[in-house]
Amino acid sequence: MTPTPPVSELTTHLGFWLRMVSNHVSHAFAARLADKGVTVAEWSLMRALYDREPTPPSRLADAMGLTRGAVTKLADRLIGKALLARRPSEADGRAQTLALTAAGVALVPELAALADRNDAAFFDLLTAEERQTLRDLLMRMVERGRMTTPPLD
Amino acid sequence: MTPTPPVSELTTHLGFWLRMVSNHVSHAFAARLADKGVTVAEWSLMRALYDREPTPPSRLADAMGLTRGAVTKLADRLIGKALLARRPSEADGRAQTLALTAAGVALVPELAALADRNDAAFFDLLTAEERQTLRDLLMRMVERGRMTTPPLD
DNA sequence: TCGAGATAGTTTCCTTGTCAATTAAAGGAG
DNA sequence: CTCCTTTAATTGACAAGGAAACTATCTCGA
Repeated sequence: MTPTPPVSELTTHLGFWLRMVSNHVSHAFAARLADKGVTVAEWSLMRALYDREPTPPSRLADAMGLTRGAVTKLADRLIGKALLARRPSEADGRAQTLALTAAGVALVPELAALADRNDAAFFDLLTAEERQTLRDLLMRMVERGRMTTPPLD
Repeated sequence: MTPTPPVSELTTHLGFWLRMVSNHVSHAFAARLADKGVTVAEWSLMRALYDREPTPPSRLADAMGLTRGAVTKLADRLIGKALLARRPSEADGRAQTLALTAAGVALVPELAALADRNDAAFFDLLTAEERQTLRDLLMRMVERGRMTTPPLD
């Protein structure tokens, strides 16, 4: 009967708490978006395209940290909802471009308001000063760890 | 040609930065675990069962914030890898119990070491003081927002 | 004690992502 | 110019979780 070696608790890891809070925030946001018939990934793509020129899927994939296959399917879903349009590129016969439809453009501000409210609902749990500290710490980590996603522009 | 109404940048949301960092940490951890042939969810279940009595899937589902269906399938996968065993409960004819196999028990400390290293690799980007501040802020949010998962014991 | 309802797990279907294979079009070396 | 290689996007197979239907068992009230 060999005793089990000691193993550190999950709660000792900062990553554990980070994931717990992040998951709660994201999940709550997903629930709000669901009322509008949109998922978080769909919102993310729509926001990326808002007030931008038609953009090829490959650029969006890079910017969003998804594979091209994922963007293809995401785009298919949004096209099915008439929020997005796909058109062949004029310059390059292989390429496509994605752009929001008028309905898509119109929806983005609504969704953005939901995003604002969701963020507020959670981070109002902290004081203004605490929020600023949290923001600084997270941005410091992103910077020092080079956790960047290529920007669209 | 109506101009697009102003929409707040994603980067204004603390949730955005939280998710970015959390995703990086989790993804890097997943990559480390993959070398051992285990996923993050699998590790999570194994850790929950380590040095504990055989436990019913329902308790694990509650503790891990998963549905019972998800635990069933997770367990199936781990059983396929001979890291977990499922046995009918003696007390209740409906119930099952899950417990790590000897191989599973032996693997946990290895995986825990990976978890420790991964957490360190990321959060060493901060000073000890910054880490403590981050931990305090996250735990404060969990507390104030009641973002709890039922503990196993 | 027996029938109704609650409970434990599993299974099925759906969603959404990755990875690998595939198709089509560019682009460059000879 | 003609291959050969690279690049863009899509497609198909698979992974992993949620929701709800389903099965088996338990429990309690009359």
